Amino acid sequence: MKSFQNKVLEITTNIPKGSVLSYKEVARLAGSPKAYRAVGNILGKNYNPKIPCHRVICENGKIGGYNRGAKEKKKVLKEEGFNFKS
DNA sequence: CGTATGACGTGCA
DNA sequence: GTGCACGCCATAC
Repeated sequence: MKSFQNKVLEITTNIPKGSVLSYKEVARLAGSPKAYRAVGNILGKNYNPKIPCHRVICENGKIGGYNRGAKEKKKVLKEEGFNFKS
């Protein structure tokens, strides 16, 4: 089962600590630069705690959202040393 | 197969 | 700078 979803999740899982990728970047790495929509859709519906989805942010530097609350996402990113826009 | 949804992105007024 | 509309792709029903 190597679907686009699996790629996105795998890529997200491989994001090193302190680094963040935009939805568009993840989509590009997954093989479809224009599938950033699908990336958001997948991560949004994905509740797997093993996936550091908080390291995937908007292209404009915004958080966008988080399955556990954008607040947590901001907190985690800040803890990892990545300061983003409020 | 067609429609609806979503944590987006870009363009234009 | 802000707000609205459209487009794009994958998944669910």
